[in-house]
Amino acid sequence: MKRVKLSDVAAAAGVSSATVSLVLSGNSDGRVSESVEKRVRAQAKKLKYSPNLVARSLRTQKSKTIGLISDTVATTNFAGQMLAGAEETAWKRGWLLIFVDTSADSQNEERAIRALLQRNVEGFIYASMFHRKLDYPLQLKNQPTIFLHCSLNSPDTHSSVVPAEYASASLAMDFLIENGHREIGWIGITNPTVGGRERSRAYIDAMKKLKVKDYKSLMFNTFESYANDGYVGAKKLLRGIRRPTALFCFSDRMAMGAYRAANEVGLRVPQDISIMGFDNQPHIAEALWPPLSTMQLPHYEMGTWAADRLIDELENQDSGLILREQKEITCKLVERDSVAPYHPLKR
Amino acid sequence: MKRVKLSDVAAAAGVSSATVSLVLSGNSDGRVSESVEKRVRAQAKKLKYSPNLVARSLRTQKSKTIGLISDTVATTNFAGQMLAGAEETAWKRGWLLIFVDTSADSQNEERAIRALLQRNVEGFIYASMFHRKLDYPLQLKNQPTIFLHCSLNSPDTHSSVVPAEYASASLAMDFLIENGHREIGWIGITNPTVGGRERSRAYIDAMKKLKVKDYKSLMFNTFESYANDGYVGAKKLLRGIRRPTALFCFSDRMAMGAYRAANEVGLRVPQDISIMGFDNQPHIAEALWPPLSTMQLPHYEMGTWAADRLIDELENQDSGLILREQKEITCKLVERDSVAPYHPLKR
DNA sequence: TTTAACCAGTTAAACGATTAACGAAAGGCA
DNA sequence: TGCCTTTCGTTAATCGTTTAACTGGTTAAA
Repeated sequence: MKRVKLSDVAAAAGVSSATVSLVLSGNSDGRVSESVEKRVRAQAKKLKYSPNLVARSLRTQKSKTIGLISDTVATTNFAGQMLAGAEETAWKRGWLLIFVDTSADSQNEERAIRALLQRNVEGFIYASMFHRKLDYPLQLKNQPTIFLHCSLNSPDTHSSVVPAEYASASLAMDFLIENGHREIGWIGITNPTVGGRERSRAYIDAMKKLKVKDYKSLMFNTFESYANDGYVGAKKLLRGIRRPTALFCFSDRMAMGAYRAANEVGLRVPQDISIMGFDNQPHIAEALWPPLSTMQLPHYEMGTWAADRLIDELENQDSGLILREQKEITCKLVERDSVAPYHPLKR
Repeated sequence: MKRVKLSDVAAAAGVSSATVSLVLSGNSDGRVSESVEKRVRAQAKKLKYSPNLVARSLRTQKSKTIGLISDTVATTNFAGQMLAGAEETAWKRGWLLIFVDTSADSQNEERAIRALLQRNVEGFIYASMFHRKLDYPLQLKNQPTIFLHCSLNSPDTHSSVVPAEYASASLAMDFLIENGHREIGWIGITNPTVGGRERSRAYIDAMKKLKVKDYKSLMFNTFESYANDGYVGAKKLLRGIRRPTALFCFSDRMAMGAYRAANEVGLRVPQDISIMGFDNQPHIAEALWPPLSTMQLPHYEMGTWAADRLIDELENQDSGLILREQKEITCKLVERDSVAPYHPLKR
């Protein structure tokens, strides 16, 4: 059951293996007669020939393979969509994607990059579990690389793609405002991540623009963003003297906690209190009752963008023109049932 | 910036590249003098030589690479842990894992297997998103393969690993029973999956053993297992004339719905009604209030087992002894706060 | 004295493709 | 007829390793 190789096809067709190679790789210009070409193709098909990419790769110094190295995206739940997006588009474009998860260990990262390089990968996607800025990983020097869900502190040399945190959070605020809300509460995190910072900035800017006085008393921040943190925050806000008519939560998990707080305080979502989440975390956002209106993080799209851009770069390497871009993708609003128009009369 | 190769090291050390190969691959038995060996190693280190695995692979016909092909595990959330487990153990043992997601399309699957074979992968892990039985994929004929989260209809020729559904569900029932519950409700699915069938069988057997009369009136099944299905089921059961003291739910998502039903009916979890889940779905089980007691699906462990077993098989191929095994891994009970002892007096 | 074994490496043939350079036959043209 | 192109393929080198077979000198065994 040996694999059939070029020379087997050549023997079967009664030509040299060079000819077979020429035909099958489509470089037969006017170099091979039609009859021979037909014979070769027929035999290749009959023998079910499929090229040995290892040999081809050795000869051509190309591998049609890209490496994705990640701190811990594979393990983490919904960020896995980035992986899926990258893998699928690579696959669709005839490339293979190999990923290795470094568990956020820098020694591991070094090994991982070396292992991929040893396999002649042509470029890298460097993916981060959470949105952050980082310094250039030295191992990747001179390697075509796209940064996914993270960006470089000095970004001139490479492309990157991240969620448009500020713009997306602004969209969410717009949605609440269009629904008539003015007294909007914020439940967020102090943990200094790009997401935490930018989303809260969008909240603040919107409130300023609305000229809501002393909006700071409508804000609540904890360090982490678990359900319980959201519960604590919402409870405080909903019980306070100044009760907001809507809550904008940094994450769906916090929103989940806010639901519980509302329930305990005796407020119905969305009749008495509107709640807006962020992330569109699968199995949470749609499973809550009422289903949560939230912003869909563009994990999948970022993954496809990164793969597309990297492959573009690799396929046009010779042409010289490689454009760098710091791409931001805006989250889509997913409207469900947790936000209702605010009617002053009802209060 | 060309990669340094064997012959560069050889030139630097003043020997032939064969010698370098011998030394570096540890086959220098008594064939190379100590002084030369030292010189070679020193030069290799100095030049940062690392072997070109593509070339090696071509020559040795080995690739130290395994392929994982999956219907759609990468995309799906928590089953991604299987991938993580497989990838990590492969990596730890010096192997690389390449995965490709076929999106449950059989044509894609064929292409995927071919693509991996073209890259000389030495074996396969065939992973399924949900626990099921399947027929042998023809493409994988003669390929060392482990089936992950699925098993073959005729299993003699290959190893597989799945969760021990029946045993695990029995454990969950034992836990409820130890807590004094007898009137236990079941919320499950009719959808004929291995999990659905086996878990409900465990429930029934436990109820029979307890001699609970007419336990069928405590069972509720829907086709799907979303939160809302759990809600509908729990509502019916909790409102019925025969109200169970505990609910065993097929999935955490159904349990999530059961929480809502309990809340609406005015029952507190766990004081008035105990709820037991299944899956330990991340971000749900621990985020619910009270945190949900449930069974931890062994996704990660199954992934490691599959990779370990496959690599064992590949590394001992010549030795002839390959043992097939149909492995079942029991879920761990994750005790949180949704199950309380039943006190007859309180009722 | 012959033969065999050992030492410390080297040579050269693979592995399975790609591709630049070559060549034989046929056709075109003066 | 002689010379030049085309046409249609073939030869052979190459990618970077591994490894069986060899080498030429020394030493031990028969």
